[in-house]
Amino acid sequence: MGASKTDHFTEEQNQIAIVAKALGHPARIAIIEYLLKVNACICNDIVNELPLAQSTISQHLKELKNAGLIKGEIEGNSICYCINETTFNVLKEYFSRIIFTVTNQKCC
Amino acid sequence: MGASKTDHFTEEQNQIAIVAKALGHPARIAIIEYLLKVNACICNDIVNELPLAQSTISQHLKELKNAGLIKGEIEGNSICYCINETTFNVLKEYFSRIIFTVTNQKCC
DNA sequence: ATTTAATATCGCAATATTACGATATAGATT
DNA sequence: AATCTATATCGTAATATTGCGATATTAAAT
Repeated sequence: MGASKTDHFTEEQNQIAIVAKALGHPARIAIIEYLLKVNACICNDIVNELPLAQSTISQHLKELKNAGLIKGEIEGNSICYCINETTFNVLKEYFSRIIFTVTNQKCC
Repeated sequence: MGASKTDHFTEEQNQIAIVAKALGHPARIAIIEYLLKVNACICNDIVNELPLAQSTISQHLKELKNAGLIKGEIEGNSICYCINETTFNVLKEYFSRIIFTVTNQKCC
C-alpha cells in the first residue's frame, strides 16, 4: 500500500488534503515563512537559509507549487517564487467554517 | 531517508507541520467532517461511513489524536471522539497571519 | 564561445505511510 | 460465565516521501 483511496472522497476533501499535505513538512513551512519574510524571492537564497541540499529544496518548492501554495515566475536567470494568497485563503475559510460549526455544538 | 530533519526548524514550524500533515489525507478530512456533522461521535459509525477497514480508521483516528486535532474520551463500551477546537484555532490564526502579511506586500 | 550562476531532474538508499486481515482487549449484554 | 460490540494493536505488503549527489539545463556574464 502507501497510496490513499482518493476515489471515495469528495473533490473538496481531496483538495484540502493535498494542500495540507504539502504544508506537512517543516522545511516547506520554513520556505513559506522565508518567502513571507523576504517579500522578493529567489530559490538560491533559501539554500543558504535552510540546512538542506539545493536539490532537496527544489523538490520542496515543486511540491508547494503543485499544491498551489506558491507561484513561480521565471525572471531571467533565477525564479521568483511567491505565496499564492488564494490557496491560503481557501484553507483559512475552511478552518473558519470548522471552528464556527464546532463552537455552535454542545457535544464534548 | 524518509525522515524529516526536524532538528533544524523552529518549534512552531514543526508543530504546524505536524498538524498539517495529520490533515494531509482525505480520509482524515472526511473523519473531521463526519465528527462535525454528527456532533456526538462514535468511531464505529465512521466505519460504516467510510470505505476503509475498521483497523485503518482506528489508525487515522490515532494520528488525528496525536496531532491534537481530536480528543477521545472512553464512554463505557465505545469512545467519544470530538474535534479539538484549540488546535484548529491555532491553524486558523497561523494562516490568518500569513494572509495578513502577504496582503501587505507588494511583490508578485 | 566559455564560463558562471541558478535551478531542475535523475537515480538511489533509507525510512514513512497506507491499508488490510488477524488478533487482542475490555466493557456490555445475555 | 459466555458472548457480543467497539476499539486498538500487530504484522505485513505495497507504495510514497525525504534527502542526497551527480548531472542536466538555461540564461547571464566574461
